[in-house]
Amino acid sequence: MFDRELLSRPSVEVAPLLLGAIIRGRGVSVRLTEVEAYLGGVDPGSHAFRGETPRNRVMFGEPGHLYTYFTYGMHVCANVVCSPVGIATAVLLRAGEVVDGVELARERRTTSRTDADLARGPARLVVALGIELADNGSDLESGDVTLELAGKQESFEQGPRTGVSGAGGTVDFPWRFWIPGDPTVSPYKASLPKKRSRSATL
DNA sequence: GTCGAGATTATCT
DNA sequence: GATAATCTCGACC
Repeated sequence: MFDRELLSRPSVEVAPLLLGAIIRGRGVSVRLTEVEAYLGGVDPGSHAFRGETPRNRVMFGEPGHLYTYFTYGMHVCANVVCSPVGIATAVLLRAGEVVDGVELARERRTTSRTDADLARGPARLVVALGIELADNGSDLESGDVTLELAGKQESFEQGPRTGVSGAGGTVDFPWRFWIPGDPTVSPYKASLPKKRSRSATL
């Protein structure tokens, strides 16, 4: 099932709906267990916050497309573009469970020692699926990478985002969603703000 | 299990 | 030139 109307809603509404959805890409299928919403314009942590640039152009485009970008010089992350044309919101795919093509995923992610690690993390998930920077702008309905929405809403939890460095304060938009109890969800969700004050008895 | 630091390059100011 | 929606490895508990 693919519903572009559904995806044209703001990413904060779409994000939880993507939990449990299946992403199929180049021989490997992943069931999403963790996602994160970004709203250009009002979200300092979003690439689109300061307006349209060649890189984030796709986010301003049609919903239901794939937005990939390079980060930290060696990693690629993938997002599902949401909201109508002209409004830049997207959902970052943070983690998932490989449900098909496990062997191929293992070959791609040789550093993973357990299957739960194959797609635990944005860049890892991308590698497992065989997604590349060249897939930027690809349609998730007819492209090499496709999205299969879950039939029903999974139960989920939501909390603060992690890893977003910019935006003094990262604004506390609790736009991170995950399926509770799933082993493929990033473990660092419990991480505290910055330094864990060992005398954290406060 | 957790914490800390380094690697490495496209993109933007 | 500075920044970054991260990952991996090493040390410690």
